[in-house]
Amino acid sequence: MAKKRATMKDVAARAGVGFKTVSRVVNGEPGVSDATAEKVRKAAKDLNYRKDMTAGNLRRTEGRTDSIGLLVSSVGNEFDSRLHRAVEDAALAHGVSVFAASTDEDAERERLLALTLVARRVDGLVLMPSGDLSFLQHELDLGTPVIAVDRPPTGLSIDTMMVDNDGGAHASIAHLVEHGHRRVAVLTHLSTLTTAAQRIAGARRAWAEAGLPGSALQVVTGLSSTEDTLRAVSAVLGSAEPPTAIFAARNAISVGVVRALQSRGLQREVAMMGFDDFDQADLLDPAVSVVGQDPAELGTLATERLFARLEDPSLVVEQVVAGTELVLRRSCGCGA
Amino acid sequence: MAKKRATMKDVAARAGVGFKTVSRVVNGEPGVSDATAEKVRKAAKDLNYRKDMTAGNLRRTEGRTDSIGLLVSSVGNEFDSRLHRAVEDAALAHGVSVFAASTDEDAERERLLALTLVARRVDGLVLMPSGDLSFLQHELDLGTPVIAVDRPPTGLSIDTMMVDNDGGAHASIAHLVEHGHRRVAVLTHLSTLTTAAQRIAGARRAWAEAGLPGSALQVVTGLSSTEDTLRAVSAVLGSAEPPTAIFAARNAISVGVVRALQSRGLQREVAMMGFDDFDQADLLDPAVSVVGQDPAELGTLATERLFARLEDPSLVVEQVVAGTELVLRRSCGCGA
DNA sequence: CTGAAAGCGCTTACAG
DNA sequence: CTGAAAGCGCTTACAG
Repeated sequence: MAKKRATMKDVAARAGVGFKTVSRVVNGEPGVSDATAEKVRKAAKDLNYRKDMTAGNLRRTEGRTDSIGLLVSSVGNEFDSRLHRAVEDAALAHGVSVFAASTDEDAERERLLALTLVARRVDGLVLMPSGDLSFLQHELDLGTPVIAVDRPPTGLSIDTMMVDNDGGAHASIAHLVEHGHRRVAVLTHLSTLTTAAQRIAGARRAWAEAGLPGSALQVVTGLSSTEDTLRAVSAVLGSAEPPTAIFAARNAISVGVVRALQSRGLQREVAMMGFDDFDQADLLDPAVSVVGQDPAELGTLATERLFARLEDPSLVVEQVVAGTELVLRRSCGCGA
Repeated sequence: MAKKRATMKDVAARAGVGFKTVSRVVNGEPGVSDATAEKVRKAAKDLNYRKDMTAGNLRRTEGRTDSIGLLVSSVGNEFDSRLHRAVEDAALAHGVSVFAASTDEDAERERLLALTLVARRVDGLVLMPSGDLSFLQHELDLGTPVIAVDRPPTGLSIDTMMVDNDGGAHASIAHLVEHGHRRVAVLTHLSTLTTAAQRIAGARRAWAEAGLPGSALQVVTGLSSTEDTLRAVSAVLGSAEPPTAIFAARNAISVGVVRALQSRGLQREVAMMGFDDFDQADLLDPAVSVVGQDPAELGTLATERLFARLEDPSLVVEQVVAGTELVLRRSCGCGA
């Protein structure tokens, strides 16, 4: 049962060659006669030899492990898991495997996970920052690329791939204003997260540009659960001057708003738009209009940047802002 | 820039101790005086020392890497990503990291990915089987646990955690029959996948038990894209004796059916039920009834089984069949 | 074309 | 309480 795994030495002994020759055959290096190579391959097969990548990396000059780490809010999230898939594809194209883990937006957990990944000597890190990242400065100096996705990093000057949060929110609010809405509620998550702050800023900018009074744009922040969202919808709808449209700054909030509106039978009375598309948004009644962003694009860009930086560490730090797209369906009252 | 990473030797030199002492302090082993330990910790901090887990594993007797591999259809799928999150949580509780990858239901890709994981010496594997797994027999013999989730394995006798596909489909069809449906269409994915086969079997069993003629239960298999589903719905609805209810054997098919029905304005005329719940199913109009299963439960069970087997390799192979739950909403015509 | 030696950064097994 | 030696399974750098 608990036999030992065959090593190159075992294969060499069985094939009657030196074990360096086995190394050559296993790695497809030149300089081995066909006959010898064949003997080695047979021996390897007989013994079910499986090369130990981790042992090889140790001595190798650049010390690559051909693995990278990915840290997102939660690998179970719709947005994050799509981004994950894109990262996997980009990594696989380089023969690299990915360790994925969830920070739950918790800075301390993020730190622990990142440090574990470093202890595993991943070749690089792609992360959706939750807390201060200065503890990674040393790894950066040592040449381990760290790339931020979806949110700007704090405490570290690194490549960042994010979406135009300000622009997307701006376009969305401008669209609502254009269609006659003069009282709008903006429902967001924790405003300490940059995505929320930028979306609020974009919304306010569009509002101001339209020359509308700031007081008519109600901004509610800090919504983290569905219950929070339901309560917030109750509150804004129950206010003296209720909004005629709601802008949900995030996926989960959009879904909460739909639920709240449906339970009041107001889904056709109150307009809504959300930031980030979500599953079945187009099948709802009315279909929900959103600011579309592409998590896969962010994942691909980030991972490719990671490999580019591995090739050339002197690359200048860049920030890529991917565009958003207004996906107009029915919920904003203007038809698709 | 490309300085070298500090090793235990470097730390030892700076602290003026032997490097075995550094090893003791770093690993929290006893037998080091407080004063010495403090010196070592300071030196480690000064040098930004990060232990190399991969090097340690090499010499370690049991040779654990504290990593496991997870292979699912796609880490970007709703079902798979939820399962992934549960696996991560269970693994993290053991201080273990997870390599996740997507097979795309492709046997050859699955084989390559699994072998890479073995080359990385993961402590175990959790996978949603797509092809024959006999190539892993040797690893199994060597004591690397392999656990199947969601689908029974082929070519390997291993622990399997799956859902009661037959029972769930049976309950669903029985429910439709009970509510008066006498012509039903069953729309499924590739019937070579056991989940499809089992769901078809359960549906047929319920149908037969109700004493209904087999010809009134139309079974369409092999649907793999949304287009396939739309076409299939067209076909069954256009047949001489169209069904009054549709049973969608899988997530993606349910969504396709909803789309097809909505585009015809038939969502209230034709009843439907799906296997596996999906996001926003309860917010659709009408809300979609489903056979609910819990991917997180499967992930948790599988991962815990993996660790149990690591502790005790002599455990007898078991198959766990998790129950399903009928989530009755509006689409089956019977109200919630 | 082939192989013996040294070394990667640790842990194990011993010796003081 | 502390450290020197050997070894994990490979790759590197040489020598034949």
